[in-house]
Amino acid sequence: MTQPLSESSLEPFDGLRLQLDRSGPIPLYYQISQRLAAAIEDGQLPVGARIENEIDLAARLNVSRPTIRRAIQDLVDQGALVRRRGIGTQVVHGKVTRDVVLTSLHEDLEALGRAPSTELLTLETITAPSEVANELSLPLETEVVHLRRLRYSAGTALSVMENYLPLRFGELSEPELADHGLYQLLRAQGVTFKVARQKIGARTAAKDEARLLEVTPGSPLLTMQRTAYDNSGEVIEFGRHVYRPDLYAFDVTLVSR
Amino acid sequence: MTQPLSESSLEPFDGLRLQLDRSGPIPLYYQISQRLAAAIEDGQLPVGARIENEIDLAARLNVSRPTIRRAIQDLVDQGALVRRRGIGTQVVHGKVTRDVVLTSLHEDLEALGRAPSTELLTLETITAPSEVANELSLPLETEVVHLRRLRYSAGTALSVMENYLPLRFGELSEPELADHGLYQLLRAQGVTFKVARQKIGARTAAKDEARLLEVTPGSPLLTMQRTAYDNSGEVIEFGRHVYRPDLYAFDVTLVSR
DNA sequence: AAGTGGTCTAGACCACTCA
DNA sequence: GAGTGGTCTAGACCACTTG
Repeated sequence: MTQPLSESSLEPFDGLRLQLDRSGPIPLYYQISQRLAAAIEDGQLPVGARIENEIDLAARLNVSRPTIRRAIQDLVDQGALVRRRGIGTQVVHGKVTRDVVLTSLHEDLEALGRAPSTELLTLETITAPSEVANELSLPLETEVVHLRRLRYSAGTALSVMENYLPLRFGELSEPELADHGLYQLLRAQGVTFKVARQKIGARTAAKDEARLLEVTPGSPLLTMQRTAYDNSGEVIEFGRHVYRPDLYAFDVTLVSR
Repeated sequence: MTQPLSESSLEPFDGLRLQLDRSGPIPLYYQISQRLAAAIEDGQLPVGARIENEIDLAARLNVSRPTIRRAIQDLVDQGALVRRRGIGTQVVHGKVTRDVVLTSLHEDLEALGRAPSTELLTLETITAPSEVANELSLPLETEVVHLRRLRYSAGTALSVMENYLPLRFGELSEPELADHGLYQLLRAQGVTFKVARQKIGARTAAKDEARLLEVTPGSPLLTMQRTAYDNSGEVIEFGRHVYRPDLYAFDVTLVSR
């Protein structure tokens, strides 16, 4: 009995009685993976359940096998499914880690219904400090937009966020920044985020951080430093954020291939 | 001039004069992506360089286009390349984030040449605390292996690691644990890690942690909590680790699709 | 209009697992 | 031996970007 998952006499899932929209712009593989994800999340496909095999699934949905594979692969990459040759495809985890959409804190909180709000502490144009110029791949002495914000969740101060942007993204107004995440505003300007590199660490709170976050100086803070790139490889933003660790943590899903 | 990357009159890279091994077991797409990654990392393909288009590349290497696409996609997923329809494929970043191989701290340090060593503090079989049983998806009151280790890097204490495993993985000997990472030992037993969910946070050091890590009690620690699954969806391990934040941080690369 | 990546098809053969 | 996923082919048409 090395396969405890098969205890429950799981039969291949035959749901997915879906009609696909072949005329619209939404890729078939995406339509399929979305419905699979939904079935997993609402429990129709419990942990351990086996998915119908690729060939049959393809035949039943009238798509080719590569299309089905693409749909399944997306869920594998999100940590929801596991494939084993000779065995089949099973649900590993009931939660599908949503597309790592390069979410911002604002959007994360909004999704959780935590009523985010923002206080703008600083909005200025400065000469980039050398580390910042370096991270933004800009020449030394270049002017950049610098902003510092205090993010609240449900009325409690959660994070101090410091960001640096090339001037070309600098069309940010104060009222906008109070109501929307920085990433929302940039997307509205047509910026598309593609890649981000983050470094997550910890350190003690400086005096002003402690005051802003209502903790005692010297208490621990979670830190995140991020450089974000758009789809042409241009650097969009460099940020250094600190979080109250009792109110926030990073969830990361790793999948090996 | 919205494409500063094209300043350098970049011509499509025509390297990759490679002969593929079509007889061996290594997939063609993997051979191709490996060599592309190498070319990116040693600077033959600098940031901003454009890759030869998919069709030509396929013709030149005598493989089909889907095979080339698969190779390129792997590098896109690793944050090294960016594709744009109508434009082409460019290098965004000189570092290829190695397959998120579900690396362990031991392996990370080894790769950096930091001479990891481990002191085994505890190795015992206990009744799983309820949180642990829950994370391991085991019934309450189940026996599990519990270990607690102190990890050194280049002679300095870096991390206190506490792990819980189902008994079936319990064949761990003390001397082995001193010289190898836990993940190495489990792999040697035939365990293949597939998915892990981590939660990264921060908190203050407890008294014994402070003593072990040679920091003052109350100073900040970086924390990581992880549940790892194998390729059959079985839980392998649940761990709670703390790190000295002046010596360690987590690097995360996010890619949107 | 030409060039690029995005999607999709309808097959093929292989490697692995299990009964 | 039957069933499964893993790899690969040789095309097709489309959507988007640029000159």
